[in-house]
Amino acid sequence: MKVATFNANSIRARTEIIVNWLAENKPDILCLQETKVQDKDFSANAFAKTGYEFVFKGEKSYNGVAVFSKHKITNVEFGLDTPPQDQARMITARTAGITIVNTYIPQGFEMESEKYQYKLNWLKRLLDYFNKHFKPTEKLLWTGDLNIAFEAKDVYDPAALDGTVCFNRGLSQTLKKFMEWGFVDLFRKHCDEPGQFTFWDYREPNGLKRNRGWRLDYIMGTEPIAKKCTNCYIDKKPRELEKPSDHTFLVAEFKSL
DNA sequence: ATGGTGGCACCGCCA
Repeated sequence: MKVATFNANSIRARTEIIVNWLAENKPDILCLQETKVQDKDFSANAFAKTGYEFVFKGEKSYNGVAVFSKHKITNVEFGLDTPPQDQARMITARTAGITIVNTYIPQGFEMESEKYQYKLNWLKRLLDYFNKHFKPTEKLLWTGDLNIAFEAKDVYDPAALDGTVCFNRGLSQTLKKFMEWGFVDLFRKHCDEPGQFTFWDYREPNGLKRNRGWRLDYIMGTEPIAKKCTNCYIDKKPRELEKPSDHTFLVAEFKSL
């Protein structure tokens, strides 16, 4: 069993990358964020040929999420339910015997902005959502672009970047509450190294070459899932393609889920 | 270097 997550930064611009990646890597589940299209413009025809089932929810220009699975997808819901909002940022679904919650968390813009307050509130409501609908004893995966670097080793220059919207003490404490609830950061379960990133800002000159990155993408699993996780790794290949992305694929492997 | 990159939409917004 293999699960992957990828911030596509436009599904139309990266349909080919994703189709090829599915064919080469054959994950059971692939979660996407930032598809950036209305549902009528989703590359459904190209993806239908992959043999994967998929569900998606988007809007014009911004956000947009999708879940692909080799297995039947049921119990699909979009967005936060308290109140119903941001359908294009979150998909909850059952597939392959587990529940998956795929999120694209708001980025936050600037610390003093309304948008950052919205991000914090969104995370608070997401934790409420987990509390209301699930138990940490269930097989539950939380994946996606969380727009959070959890600790110093998750950013290229912790001193310089401390206090920014994706890396600051309060935000880390917020993510810690999800871990206290019962989520295990599957990448960190398998790799302790600093400098392991999933995102390199386009605006940073030679960001990938200089490894000026951030670890913003996660696969989080409850204990019953985490104990079956055999590996979790970052696939940097999409950055080396003709049309690279600013994010890359994060992959988790499991035995007998 | 008062910039730089990238995607989408439209002539600016978001990352």
